[in-house]
Amino acid sequence: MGVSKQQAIENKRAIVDAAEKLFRERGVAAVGLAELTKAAGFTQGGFYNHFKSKDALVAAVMEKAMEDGGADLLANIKASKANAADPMKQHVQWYLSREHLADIENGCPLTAYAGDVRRLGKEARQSYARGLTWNFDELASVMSGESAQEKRKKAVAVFSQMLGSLVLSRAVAEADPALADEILQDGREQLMRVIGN
Amino acid sequence: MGVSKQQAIENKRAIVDAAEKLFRERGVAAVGLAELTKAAGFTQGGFYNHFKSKDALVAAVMEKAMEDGGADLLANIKASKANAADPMKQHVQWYLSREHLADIENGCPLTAYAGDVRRLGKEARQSYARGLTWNFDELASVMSGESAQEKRKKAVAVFSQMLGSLVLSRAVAEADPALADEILQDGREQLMRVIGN
DNA sequence: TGTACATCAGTGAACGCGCGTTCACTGATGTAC
DNA sequence: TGTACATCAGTGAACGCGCGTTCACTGATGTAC
Repeated sequence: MGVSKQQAIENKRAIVDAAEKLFRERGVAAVGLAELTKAAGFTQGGFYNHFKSKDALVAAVMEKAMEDGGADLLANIKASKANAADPMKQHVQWYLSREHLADIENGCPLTAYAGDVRRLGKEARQSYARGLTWNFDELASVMSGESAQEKRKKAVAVFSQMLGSLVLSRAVAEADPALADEILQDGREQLMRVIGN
Repeated sequence: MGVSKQQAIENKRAIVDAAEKLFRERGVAAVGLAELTKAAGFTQGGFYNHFKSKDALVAAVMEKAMEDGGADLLANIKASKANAADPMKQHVQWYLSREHLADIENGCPLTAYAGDVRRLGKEARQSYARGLTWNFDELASVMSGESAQEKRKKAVAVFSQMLGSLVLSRAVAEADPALADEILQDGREQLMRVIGN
């Protein structure tokens, strides 16, 4: 209908933002383009002015999710350091909290997409792998340990448990809330022990 | 076409078996009834002689997956005990192996469905939660520890890490095989330390 | 600065396709006498 | 034991629906002169 270049850019971003929330909550396969473009404020046909296919959108969404997730992690660590707290312990306390459990839309994308990523397109899978590598590097840099290698190994194992506890807790959150709580709590306690001082 | 009662029962089982493999590999939403019934050896219309809906099939598949997974775990533990090995350590060695990583179809259903279960029907979600509870109980019973409570907490945290390591490793197995291996290995090493003697 | 026109984001209808589900029909199985 | 018939698993075509994608068209934006 005639729209400024500025508006077009904002519309494209609106599609990605809407897609990110819908994809995380309901799964990539379950969200159609009609619903998506409507959520972004316009009609289905316009989608292809911005992306050449749904798969291209999925790749863009994953790339953005990894960037945002990385920025969130950095901000989190910086805030912990300002408080003179152990950044790793602070991070775990937030990661395995009920708040994070309930906030799939804005929480850690590595956990949000962990189950889906195997079935997404190649570009999206590569973005995910790059995001995970970056996440391991960053956690290793704030992990206590005697050598770089030890820190790295600890970061990989610790993050695997963080993700596993959150995935499992979310998996049963509706059917068995008490179990979901127990998973978060036991995970936190064990991680505090492993991270040490 | 006229089929014996015995044959009908076998056909129903064939649907469930085919569904289990296809659901694990490609996701529940991505597998249609036409493909499913064809894999089981007959045509689409016959499906509704056995199940009242796709959702009812999903519930039956999850229930069976949990039963089979439980039986596999028991067999695993029994074999370890016969070898006078630590059952928990043996179990982890298998769980975080390349073989298990590659065998989603026959491997642990708790990991295979971890990402999908949130979006499945109520019955399937309840089966999953029950299966997880049983799994925790069983692992706690072979876990070393000073009290029942400590064993339980350890079992919950340890299994969360097992699942997390496997989910993450599978997530990047194609895009970054070296990273996938590292995740398995660091997970195993950390778990051996945590499980102790 | 004002006019003419090309660009292109967005519209809305249509495409072929596969989905879950329904249904009239078939015919061997299994039961009643 | 033999015959008549009810049962019901499986067939195959059809249903309405929503999917991803295409396309002719619109009209304000933004450029060229």
